[in-house]
Amino acid sequence: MSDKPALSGRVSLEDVALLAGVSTATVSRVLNGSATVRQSRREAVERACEELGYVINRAARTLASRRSMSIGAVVPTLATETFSRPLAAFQQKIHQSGYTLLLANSDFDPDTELKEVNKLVEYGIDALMLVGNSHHPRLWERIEQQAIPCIQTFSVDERYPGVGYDNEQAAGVLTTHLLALGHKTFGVIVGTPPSNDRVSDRLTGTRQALAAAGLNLHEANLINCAFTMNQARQAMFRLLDGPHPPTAVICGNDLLAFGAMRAASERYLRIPGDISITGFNDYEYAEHLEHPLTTMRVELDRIGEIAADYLLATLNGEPAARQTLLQPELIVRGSTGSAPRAAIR
Amino acid sequence: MSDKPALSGRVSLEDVALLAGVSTATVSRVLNGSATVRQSRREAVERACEELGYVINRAARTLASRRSMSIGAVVPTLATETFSRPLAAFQQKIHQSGYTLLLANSDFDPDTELKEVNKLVEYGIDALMLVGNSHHPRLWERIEQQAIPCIQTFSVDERYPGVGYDNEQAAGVLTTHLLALGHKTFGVIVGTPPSNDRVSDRLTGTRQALAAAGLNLHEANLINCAFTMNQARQAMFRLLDGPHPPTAVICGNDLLAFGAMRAASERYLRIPGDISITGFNDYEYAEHLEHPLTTMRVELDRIGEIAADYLLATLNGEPAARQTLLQPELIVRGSTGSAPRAAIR
DNA sequence: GTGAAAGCGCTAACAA
DNA sequence: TTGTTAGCGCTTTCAC
Repeated sequence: MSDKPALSGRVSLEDVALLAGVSTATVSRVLNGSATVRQSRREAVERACEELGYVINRAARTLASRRSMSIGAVVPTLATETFSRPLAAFQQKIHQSGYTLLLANSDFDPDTELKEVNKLVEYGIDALMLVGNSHHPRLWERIEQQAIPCIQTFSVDERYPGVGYDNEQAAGVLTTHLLALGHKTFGVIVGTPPSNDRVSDRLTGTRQALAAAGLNLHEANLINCAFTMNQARQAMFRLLDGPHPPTAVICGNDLLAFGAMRAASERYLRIPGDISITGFNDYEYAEHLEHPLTTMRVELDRIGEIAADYLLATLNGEPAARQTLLQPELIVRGSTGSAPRAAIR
Repeated sequence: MSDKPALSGRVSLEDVALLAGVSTATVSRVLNGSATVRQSRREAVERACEELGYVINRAARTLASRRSMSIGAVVPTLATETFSRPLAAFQQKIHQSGYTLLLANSDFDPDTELKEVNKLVEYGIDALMLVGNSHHPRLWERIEQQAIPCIQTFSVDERYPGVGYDNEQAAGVLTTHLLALGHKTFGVIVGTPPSNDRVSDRLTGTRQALAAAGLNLHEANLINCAFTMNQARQAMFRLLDGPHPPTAVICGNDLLAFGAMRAASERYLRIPGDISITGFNDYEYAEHLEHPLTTMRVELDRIGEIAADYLLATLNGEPAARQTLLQPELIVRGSTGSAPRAAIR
């Protein structure tokens, strides 16, 4: 009662074994739930753990067992629902299976992402979740070299396991909706950096739909900005003050759309009378805005859940769908309407 | 080139040492940046690491060094800016110092929180960030037993290190503002569970301010609901349909206030003519709502930064302020105004 | 069902 | 400066 434990607060499995009068192997068996331990000994071990306030040392366990029981995730940022929501769902799922989440941010930067993945690998993660399908060239190389189950989210990509939706098609649906309303001059506000695959895919989708209607997106009408309302507001002003003021503005997400709407209102433009605006994601507030937002509903939580399910199944050697394509749903609300007769302003 | 490494993708420090023609100790020194290695050898080691695609095994390092270079954080949920924003700031800070974040959710439940903290301790975290000051009775016991530097956030508490603000006072400021506008009947919508310290402190603050004005909060006018707009909307309806319809409603955060506003609008109540509504946090959208929201601005990012700074300093044996009290700022906007002459409805 | 003992891959004295 | 060596605390054969 007064030797090792008292010294450092570091009670080891050996201390438990001593107190319980069994070998360390037996303690380990109890801890891991092996059925092959006699009831009486099991109880003795449990009592000893309790009495000593024993906390297992996972580093030692990981080293010995070569499994860390942790799963890594690298997201661009936590500061937006877009990623924090699926992550929350992901976390909850893996948790139920006894795994811990190791989280890292890439800040939308492939180099940072690679660095973070490397660090996660150092920590011995058993599986990994990534966002998007455009990474540093050496990212997948490393993952495959280490044979770590991994899944991409948001964008899918035939080469690797993934869960997401077709950004190109989703943007097409939105654009077509606007086209059907008679709009001819479009503006697009996307989040920075425009290099990320989701943004570029959506742009492609919009451009294709436009081209199919014999239209095109003016160079000056594509603006990228940081993911904040105020930035979007500024972007909208640039659009309105530019050479081709649009009657329809497609925004990268609902937050950006919200900012764009504010700018339109400040210019006394009626929504949707003078200008139509669309968002993406269908955040909770989208339907509650002054001008309820037309947007694409994406099942953010499902993305996290499916990613977790895939990884967990793979870890257990069970089969799982390599690719899951979610279908975003067009939600038409009051922020879009027929194009005005004459060009605005 | 074809023995161990090829077998498993698991290159060890020993493999590197072999290839570089040095001892494992030297490799370790290079990896840890000890200055005591001759340039030529250092380079040889670096080349070998590169060539073999060596990834350090942190479990082994942690076991041997007794430091995991990771910091834990337990937040109620990631699904709201209130916690994801400070967490993002926290993460970034500790990262710059080479630490990794181990994240866990408590779902506002003390038991879950304790379980998560235990798990983090198992992972050997070097420090810990907590939210709030009301925890499971055995939580701090464990932390102190393991001698892990720890800081509480949001609420402060003289017993332990902390960074936050005085919730009681903040609620008092808001209530006083409303009182000054002539309001006499108040409603309060708080997030679930009402047992958490931030909620109860604020309630106390409101009640005290009310009492000082000779008023009190009707039992039926205190409603708690989940942190969603729709729940807040329902809560608002209950308030309006209750025995004491309020002319001023204090909401737990901006999201709840947004939902409450919607409900008021649906009942054709003018804001602030018929009813005043306040939020908390000053989320980015607060000023952009149809009725710009009167709220308390809280420096969410600062909370995370200060928490990280404290922990990092402590880890380095440097002095750091145990307690930091941030001062939320009352932001008066259009959602609050003079109380109507007659009671509404 | 249980224990002895050999590592897991690294760090940190301690020598040299 | 560098190498040798003894662990860190656990899991996991392999005997019994």
